[in-house]
Amino acid sequence: MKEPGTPPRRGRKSELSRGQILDAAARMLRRQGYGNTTLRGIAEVAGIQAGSIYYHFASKDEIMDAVLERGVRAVYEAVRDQLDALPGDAGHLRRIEAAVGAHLAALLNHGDYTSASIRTYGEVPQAFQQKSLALRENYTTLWQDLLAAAQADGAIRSDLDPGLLRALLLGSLNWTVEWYDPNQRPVQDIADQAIDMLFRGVMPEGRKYEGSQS
Amino acid sequence: MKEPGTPPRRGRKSELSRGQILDAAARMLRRQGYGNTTLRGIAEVAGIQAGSIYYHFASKDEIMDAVLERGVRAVYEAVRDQLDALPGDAGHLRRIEAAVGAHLAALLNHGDYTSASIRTYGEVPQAFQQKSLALRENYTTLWQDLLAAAQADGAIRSDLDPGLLRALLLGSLNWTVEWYDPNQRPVQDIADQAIDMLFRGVMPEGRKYEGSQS
DNA sequence: ATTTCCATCGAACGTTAGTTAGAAAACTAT
DNA sequence: ATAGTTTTCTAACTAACGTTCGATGGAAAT
Repeated sequence: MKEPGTPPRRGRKSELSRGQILDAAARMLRRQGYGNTTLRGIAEVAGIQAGSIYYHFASKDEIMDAVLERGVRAVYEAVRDQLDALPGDAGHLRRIEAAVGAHLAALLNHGDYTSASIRTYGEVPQAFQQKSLALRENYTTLWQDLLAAAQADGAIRSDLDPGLLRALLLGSLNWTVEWYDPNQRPVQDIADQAIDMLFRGVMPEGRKYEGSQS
Repeated sequence: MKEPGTPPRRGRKSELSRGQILDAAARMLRRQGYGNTTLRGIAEVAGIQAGSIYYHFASKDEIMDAVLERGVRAVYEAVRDQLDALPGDAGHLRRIEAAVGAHLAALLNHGDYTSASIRTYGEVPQAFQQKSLALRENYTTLWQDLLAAAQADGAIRSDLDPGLLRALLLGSLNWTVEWYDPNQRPVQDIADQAIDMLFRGVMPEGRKYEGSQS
């Protein structure tokens, strides 16, 4: 017997099984939510017995936690790396464009982890929402800084609330996990139109929106 | 004993309890998801015993189903009524504006039912996703027609995919249930800025977005 | 005051959940 | 081959789940 939590030091097979368990858990968590994801279900998908899971993880919550954290991390690091890879003289709009593209690509391509993380975060016990809370806040800050800097430089209208802008924009992107079908449309199409709408608005050139008369 | 499913014909108290059970279920469903919502939990919030629920409902799924349907219906009817109340000569942008406002208001004010419906729909057993499927499709069609008509009349740029536009816009609005805090900002503020961004884009007047150079 | 119906309670049933632990198997190294 | 280690299985436990049903209290009707 070995202490779960601490990964095995020499074994190979262990890493593999651990990965399969996580994959199965992410898949199940994405589709059925936290409460309907059972260890026996995970085990079946992973091709092992339920009891065997406890060789790799100490509890169900430890698995859920690992899936959630991996999901958030994937998105965060994808966006951060994409931004870091831009040339130093890249403009604000170019940077926002890159961030939107990276966020969306991570979400829709990186599979079950990100979707599970996004869809399930609000319904897991508060106790371990907090385990990935710091990472989530970092990510929020990244976007907040990105938008605030653009606004300070005049690339974004000064009458918009950047916090609200961020919430609406990320909501629009996050919601794609609910309807995106990889066979219907490439991810890049979605990113392109989202950016286009965000920057130019939906009205034709020359038309002017006068606001509500209600 | 009485047949559940068919509502009682004369009783008064029954209606009240039924409502309290639904309220408790909606509240619990919103916060904890489908699998973690238990009948004993619902009963406790409603102030009765778990077994008593079966006087009003035939099964847990019947409750969940009622909550979900009520949530979708509230949004659908709010938007439809708001549109019907507009003067016949109202322009396309005015109509879209009204729909956005009504959708958001129903979502954020109408409480636990709409939130539960939105957050939980993807994770309930497929068997009774289909019970509210028709209503959902009607609602999607309503928006699709609204946007397509605006585009046909030149109020929306012709190079945008209306289906994608709808998905991104509604995603942005739906996601508000994840972060909205009634103590922080009135709903109308959110609706106003969302519409403003949607129509005019985020760039200052006069600036022009040239697209990606990547 | 008695009857009748409505609404709830309280205790139980069978099932399934997460979890545990010792035996068994599979793999490594000698 | 053999011994030791790593990994999985099997079988069970307890708690909690949805659900059932006869008993019970309260309101309304006679």
